[in-house]
Amino acid sequence: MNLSIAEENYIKSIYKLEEDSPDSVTTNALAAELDTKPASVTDMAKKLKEKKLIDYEKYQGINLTAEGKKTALQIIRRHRLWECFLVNKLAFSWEEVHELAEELEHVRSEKLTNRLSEFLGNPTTDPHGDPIPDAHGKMGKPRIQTSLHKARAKRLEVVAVSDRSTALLEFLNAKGIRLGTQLDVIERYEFDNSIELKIKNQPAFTISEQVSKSIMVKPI
Amino acid sequence: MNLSIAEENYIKSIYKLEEDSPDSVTTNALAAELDTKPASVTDMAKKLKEKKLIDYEKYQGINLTAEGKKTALQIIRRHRLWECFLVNKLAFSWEEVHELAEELEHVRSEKLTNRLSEFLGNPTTDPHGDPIPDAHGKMGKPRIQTSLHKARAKRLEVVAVSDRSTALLEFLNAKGIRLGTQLDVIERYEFDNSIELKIKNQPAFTISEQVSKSIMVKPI
DNA sequence: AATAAAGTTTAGGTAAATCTAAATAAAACG
DNA sequence: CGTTTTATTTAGATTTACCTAAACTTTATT
Repeated sequence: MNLSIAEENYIKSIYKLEEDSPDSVTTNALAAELDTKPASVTDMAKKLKEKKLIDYEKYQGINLTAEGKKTALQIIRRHRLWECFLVNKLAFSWEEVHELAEELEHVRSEKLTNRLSEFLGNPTTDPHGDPIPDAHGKMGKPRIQTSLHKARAKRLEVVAVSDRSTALLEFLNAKGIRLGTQLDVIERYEFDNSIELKIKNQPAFTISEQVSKSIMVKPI
Repeated sequence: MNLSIAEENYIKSIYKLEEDSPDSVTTNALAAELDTKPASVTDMAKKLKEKKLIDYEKYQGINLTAEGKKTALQIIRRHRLWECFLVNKLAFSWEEVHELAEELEHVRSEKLTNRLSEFLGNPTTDPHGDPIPDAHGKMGKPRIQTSLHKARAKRLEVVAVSDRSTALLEFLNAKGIRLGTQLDVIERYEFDNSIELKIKNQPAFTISEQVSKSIMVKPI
């Protein structure tokens, strides 16, 4: 199937929202995710339904079909492989690669994708810790992980960051938070859900609820 | 300046046509090059003139401005670097990379381009032998070798054969065409782009367009 | 259950890049 | 030099992906 870049971006976003909660994806949520207007989402939903990539009935939300999921996984595979390339081969830091991969992922060539994967040593996770689907669309389950916002353990290890906005990633970098960083939770403030953290050999600092929701951790 | 992919492709094609002959580029020639209609070219010419990337007066043809040339060289740089990457790192053969590079070239990031160049060892020519502009838009002399299909000189020397199919190589062998062979072009037939050739002390013979595209030559 | 609020869709419109057909200008020719 | 041919431009449509404003559904709240 020949998809436009816009269509691919919709598929990818629907996949992402379905992953977070397996209910139907709402028009509003998708509009927010894609930074567009609900009316535009409705337009595109009709088109993607026509192409049998989503199930959609008006007012009933959106879900990917099997075909749609397959498509999404191909896009995600390309995206994450390019992120690996940029970080491992071109020495980009993990917070700058998302936007570039966002463009590179739309070059649709299976041969290119598979050769790139091979060149990188068929990696199974990207620089943010997310699993990379293989050539058949098989993807390792995301690790047992919660957001720092929900975690209750005192000592944690950072395993992924779910938000790819450059601003956030730069902030985390400045604080010394990256994959594998070990964090100690000093205090949780009820009134605004902010969290005071400490990294070994560094002064403690506080992060907002919003940031804590984007940091995925596992207990150690 | 922020250009659409369509605009970039126009700029690149104008550059190419100007390179071949330094006169103004005609609407028709550009339409043929871009596989589009003359009317579309006229529309785009107005837009690119507005952006000061070309000089254009109606019925007078098109030429790149200094700014337009700079833009073209950036695009060509990206294209040729990606071709190097595909051939040298991903083991593509040189005849399959053009279309992929055509897509990759539109990812506009100076940082990516320069890092890619560095990663490849700052190559100065691409896998076809064409020079790669440096980060400042400086480019070495255009290569002397082309396919026999494109060459315009009458007397040529064979420098490479790009197709490895046994059938073709047997055919060339039978005709006495090998590396270093000197060819005289007797006639070019417009209707099917076939070419009549002569090798010293042998009877003349004709080759198809397809074959002529696989024979790389340089003028002597 | 009635009404308010929130969410979604429709209707109608815009901008980019294309097209066809018709009009006009430039070039080539007798 | 006028006429025909070729090249180019204009006019008007089309498609894709958006948008706003208004209408309509669904859900939440009294």
